[in-house]
Amino acid sequence: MSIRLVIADDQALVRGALAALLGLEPDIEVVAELGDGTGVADAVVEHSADVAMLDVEMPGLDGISAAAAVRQAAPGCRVLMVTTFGRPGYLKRAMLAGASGFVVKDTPARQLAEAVRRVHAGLRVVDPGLAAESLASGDSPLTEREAEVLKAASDGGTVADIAKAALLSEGTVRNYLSAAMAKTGARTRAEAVRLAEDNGWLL
Amino acid sequence: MSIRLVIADDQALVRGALAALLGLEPDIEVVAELGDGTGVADAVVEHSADVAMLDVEMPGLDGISAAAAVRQAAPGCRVLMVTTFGRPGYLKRAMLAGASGFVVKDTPARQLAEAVRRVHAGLRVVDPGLAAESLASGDSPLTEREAEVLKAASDGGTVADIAKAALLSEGTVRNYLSAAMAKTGARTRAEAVRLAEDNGWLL
DNA sequence: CACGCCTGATGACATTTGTCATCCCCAAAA
DNA sequence: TTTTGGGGATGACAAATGTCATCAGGCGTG
Repeated sequence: MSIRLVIADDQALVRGALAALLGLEPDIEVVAELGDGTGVADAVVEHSADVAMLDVEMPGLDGISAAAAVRQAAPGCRVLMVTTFGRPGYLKRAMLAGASGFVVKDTPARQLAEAVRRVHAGLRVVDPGLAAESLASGDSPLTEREAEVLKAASDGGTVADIAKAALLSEGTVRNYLSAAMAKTGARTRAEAVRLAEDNGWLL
Repeated sequence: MSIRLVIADDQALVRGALAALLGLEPDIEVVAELGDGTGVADAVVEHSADVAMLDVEMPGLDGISAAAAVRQAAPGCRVLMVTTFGRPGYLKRAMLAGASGFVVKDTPARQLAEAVRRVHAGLRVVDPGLAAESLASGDSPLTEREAEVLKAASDGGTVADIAKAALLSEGTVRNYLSAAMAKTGARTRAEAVRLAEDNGWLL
């Protein structure tokens, strides 16, 4: 009996190509393709899928949240995350959300089918390099609000904009930004944003 | 006789998947897969390819430069750009570099093979939505130095850092940044960076 | 309970940015 | 040839940003 697979990726070209690639495998059957995370859990239930392959970066519901939704709706379905960016923070978050595997998009293509089989067999599949990075960079040093403020700052607005968006005093915003900069070792707000983004501490 | 295709994309998963997808077409033969732009022109010559499919964002030599290299080394080989981000500025730059087509990665998969055939036939293939955006946003309002300084500012350094990187006076850097902000309509340096990046005015 | 830590805020202060006027040199266009 | 526009720079000034001390309430933990 073949592995029933659901694929969710916002880039149609990539999604279709992955489906084509994996559809070639005799023991894998692609039963659904989605362009965002909102319908993934439903699709998994409807097609009684064995494995869900999810991109982390998606419009609507992001991959991490989608993974949690799948686990809740169909505990028997394994989740394999596939991501463009090897943000160390994403890995831990995905695992906490119940994912069984985490691979980046520049792993060799032929390993992908194998990864699907492994998660289906109940094993965990984690990109080794990324795992090392994840351990090295450790958890986010930022508190919830610090991350929230930094995220609000990530589109380049002024302190006033951020304060309005976060419903905080301007002074408080500057304090949080200052704390975030100190913790990340950045000398500039923009640098702090970049560092936090690269580490997957925002979202 | 089948179309001889070279694929270059830095994400191995995507690259392999695209190769698998296009390899299924009876009239297309994938003769080479590359992970960066540096060897593309050589590969095209070596395999006497008819079409080169290039990602814009690649380590080493970027897709635009690679396109120019291909056109120079093998004028008979058409270039089809495939990009993740629909930056309007990229389109024009790619066309100027000699590309025959430009599609974004969230176009339906089945249109891809058709796009390959069209550029092979000498036609131009351009994502319609992106073409409209490109016309709407127009050319970059930034001068060469302004763009250069803005790019140097894009990793969040201080004015002193940028000045050092660009071999300019700090005052001059501030002038250029000010000009860039005025031209882009941004109220912050970071906002100007974001706008310019989104429009493909940097690189 | 006292301690530490997060949230939230205020005010003062030094530094950095952003703005503007003004200057020079040079090249291309009118 | 005069004008226009970019490259490069200086100095002055206003506004924004980053830093720090300090305060207060709340929440969990030893």
